[in-house]
Amino acid sequence: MHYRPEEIEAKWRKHWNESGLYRIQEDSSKPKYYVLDMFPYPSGAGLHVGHPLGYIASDIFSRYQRMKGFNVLHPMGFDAFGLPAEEYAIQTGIHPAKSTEQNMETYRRQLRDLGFSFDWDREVQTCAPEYYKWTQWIFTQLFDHVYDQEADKAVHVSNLVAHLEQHGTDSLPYACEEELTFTASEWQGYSPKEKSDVLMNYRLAYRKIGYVNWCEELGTVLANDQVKDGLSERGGHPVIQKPMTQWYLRITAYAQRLLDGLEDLEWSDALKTMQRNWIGRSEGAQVFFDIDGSEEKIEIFTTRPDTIFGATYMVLAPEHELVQRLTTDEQRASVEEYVSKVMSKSEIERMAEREVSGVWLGAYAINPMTDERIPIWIGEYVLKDYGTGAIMAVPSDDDRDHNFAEKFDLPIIQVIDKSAHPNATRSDKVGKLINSGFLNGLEVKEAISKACEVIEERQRGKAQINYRMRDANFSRQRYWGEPFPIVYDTNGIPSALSVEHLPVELPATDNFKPAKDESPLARMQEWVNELPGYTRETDVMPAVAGSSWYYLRYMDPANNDALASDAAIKYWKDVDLYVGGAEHAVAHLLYARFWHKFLYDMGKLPTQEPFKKLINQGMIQGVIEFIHLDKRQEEGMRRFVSAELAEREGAEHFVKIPVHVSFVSDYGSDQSYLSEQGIKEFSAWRKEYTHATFEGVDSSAEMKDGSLVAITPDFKMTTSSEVGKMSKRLFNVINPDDVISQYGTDCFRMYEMFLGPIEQSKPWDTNGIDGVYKFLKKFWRLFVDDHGLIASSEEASAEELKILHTCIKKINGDVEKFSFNTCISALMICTNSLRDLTKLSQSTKEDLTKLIAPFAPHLADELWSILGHQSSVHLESFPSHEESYLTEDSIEYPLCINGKKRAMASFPADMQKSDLEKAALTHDGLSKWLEGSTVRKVIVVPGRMINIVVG
RNA sequence: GCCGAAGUGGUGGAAUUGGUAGACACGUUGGAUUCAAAAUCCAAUGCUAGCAAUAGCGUGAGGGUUCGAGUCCCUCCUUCGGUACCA
Repeated sequence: MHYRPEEIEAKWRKHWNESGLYRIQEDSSKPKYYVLDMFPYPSGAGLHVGHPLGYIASDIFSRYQRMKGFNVLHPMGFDAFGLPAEEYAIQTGIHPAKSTEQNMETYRRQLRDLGFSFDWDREVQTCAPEYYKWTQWIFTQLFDHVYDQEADKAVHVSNLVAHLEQHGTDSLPYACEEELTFTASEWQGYSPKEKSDVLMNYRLAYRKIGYVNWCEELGTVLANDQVKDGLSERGGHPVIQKPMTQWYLRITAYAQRLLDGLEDLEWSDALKTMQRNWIGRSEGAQVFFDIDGSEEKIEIFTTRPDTIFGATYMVLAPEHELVQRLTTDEQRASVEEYVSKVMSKSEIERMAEREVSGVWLGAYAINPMTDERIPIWIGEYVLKDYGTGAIMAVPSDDDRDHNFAEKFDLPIIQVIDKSAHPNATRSDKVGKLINSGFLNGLEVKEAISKACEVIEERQRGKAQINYRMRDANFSRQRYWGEPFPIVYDTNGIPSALSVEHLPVELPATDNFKPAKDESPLARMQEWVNELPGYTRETDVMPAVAGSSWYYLRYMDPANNDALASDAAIKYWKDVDLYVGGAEHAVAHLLYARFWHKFLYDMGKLPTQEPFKKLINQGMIQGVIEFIHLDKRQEEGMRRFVSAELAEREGAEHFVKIPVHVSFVSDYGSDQSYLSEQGIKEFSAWRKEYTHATFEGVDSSAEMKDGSLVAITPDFKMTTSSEVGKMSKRLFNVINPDDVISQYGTDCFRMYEMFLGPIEQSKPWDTNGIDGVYKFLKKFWRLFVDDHGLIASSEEASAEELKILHTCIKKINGDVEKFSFNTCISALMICTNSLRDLTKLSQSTKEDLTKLIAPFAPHLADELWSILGHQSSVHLESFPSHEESYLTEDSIEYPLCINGKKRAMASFPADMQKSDLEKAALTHDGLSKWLEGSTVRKVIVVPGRMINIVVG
């Protein structure tokens, strides 16, 4: 009998499926354990080889925990709303619901083929109305709640209204966008619309103006991802930053709790640090600066109020609302030119810009401490959404301010004497204050609190805690997402729909193109005006909405009366182990924590944190191939050139367009290129480039209306290759199906684990998969030969037990550490050693089968049945090792001279330190190293090594 | 730019967390088996010098701490992830 994965794997999957082996119920007799995978976006390219890395790891752990006696919840579903399906619909006219359903079907099949122990009865899809009913419901609750900063929790908006009725804004404890001041009687006099606008300022889900990537040509908002070098990735049209009213979620109200909650989580320090830095708590001062000749004030936040005497100019973000009003006529032309230049850049480009740039508005502010007139500038290094969008610039103690002042010749006043700290850099918070009036002589720390005191005393501001994190833009002017459960009355007053009106289903359409200046839904007038007297919100929610709470839905996926029943939530509580990519480190993981805390505040959940333990799997990377499009030639004939030509003419003139790796010859190498066939495939694929020339170093081709009109012989246009994400958007997806059909699922699973630690990223490569396949065959042959099951010995030998239990010990330890690659090495070593023995006992064979069961589940169940069992090996308990089988009589010691190994010697395991020292000094192999030198010291680490220091 | 991570043979990686660097595999070379091939098995394999015993060098680069550094500290380089509308 040979090892035939294609036969046994299909058989066992069918069997598991029919017997419902992985179906799970709440069971109070067993401890619960919830293993969650980050669910996939069902892309059209199918599951790629990177997805399973985490899924295999979590499946191994789930199976292991089950065998350790836990009731394990291990579900899977789909993050099914998103941009790619919509883009695909725009290009092909195929409805996103249809393509998404097809893609999910493919994913389901592929996931089943991987032999995962998912309970498929619990599958969720974020695009299903039964699911997004509850996404919408959570949104209505966010809309109806405000954040009470004194109670430190979310409370119903009626509390705010009651407060305003009685006290106006006096000592109002609710988190808000803008500090408002009015009395109770003023509030009572407001119109319903005015009241609504005021409440909007406090709601956890609220509307305000935000900046979006606007592409006039395409008439739509683009994702950052779809913008390259200020041009749209599709078509290469200009993109600007445009203000638009958007829904936001007030995650900033939860900033401190999100920070504090990290303490007790079993997440990597790196991940916690990333979240802490993203939240970015800083203590400092809010300060108002007067403007010379104007009633307006500039509000700034600074962490260094001590340096205020050194503030010699101010910088506003170019999109700051005061810019228009403060600009003088002489400066207007250059200011406008600068603003429009900056608005064509993305935030990342602005932050990454090394060259210092800015323009003076012509206006002056007054330094509140020195009463000096200081010029007001705008500069791209100040971002609108960070802090207040304005800074006081202190060139003496801030690097970027310093560079700016040097470039524009602005005054620099030294305000801190750092002579006592010779190694301190410009921004270090050390030294004694100078040139700073009442602060002179104070240390920085004292000066900060003194400055805050005086600022407050003079009513120029106050001490303040600031967070770098911003509220989340929750609007998308798109089709394929959750509609908002919001309607507007004839006065434009928004209200949330109650749960009996949910879900608000996404209306059917066959036109997914953006409506000029509006969301695609705005075109569907019948739907918009469905409720008499009201119009519907036409934005949709972002993909992050559905993924912020899906882990709760798995607990009770079919519930139509609540997001999940109280009983299910009480039993499963939270996720014990969450496995997913590091690319979600801040966005998804912060939003989900935020929603979880909000639902906790509402009394819906018993825990404050959703994910107790988290492992980041590394990414299996792909090779991305780019071709170079000339930016200078935007109209008519597009011009593509080879990598060398782009380099020669200057890379800044070219946009790198990712191409499908299957079009590229010698893909992944330094010499990858598009051949004649390649450019034909390319232009058939990207219709917007059917009019184009393709230039290689000494060959060229021309395409008109998609057909080749001219080409030189041996055409070759080189592409540039990069290692990066495997993603449909980059057209470099490698699918696991082929690997599985060749080697089988068990082999694929083990190979992905064998590649290295799961948290490490590496490019996909099948070198070495043969080794794993050979191992499985060898393992199989420990049990079965040409005549069937090999006869077993009566009793296990001592050597057999030692080999087996060494492996059991290693695997138990390594699985707990999620070190699966070394588990597989241990199984290989164990198999190689056992092969040298003539006969194995039945109990050894059974233990081996259980050991490999989490890794190669099909193989294990086949061997288990060959060993004579009726039920599944996956219902057995995992073996634990017996220490007494492992004892050694002697230990091999390395003998070192000055830390270098010079000889080996075997000594009894129980030999004392002093005896080891003596034995080492008289060891034959060391005599030539000890001759003629004095022994200074001997270091003996029992069980480890012996080191002799000579001099 | 900022935040986080990773750099070890020809390749993927291992190293009890400061104690024998290169486990386990892939690849390569040689051999066995075979009419032949596949499959399987055995042996060698970090680099340099040497017939060999052996010696020197060696964990991205440079410096430091230590009896001893892949592991700890400092500076730098490269690659990857995130950077708020990919998911």
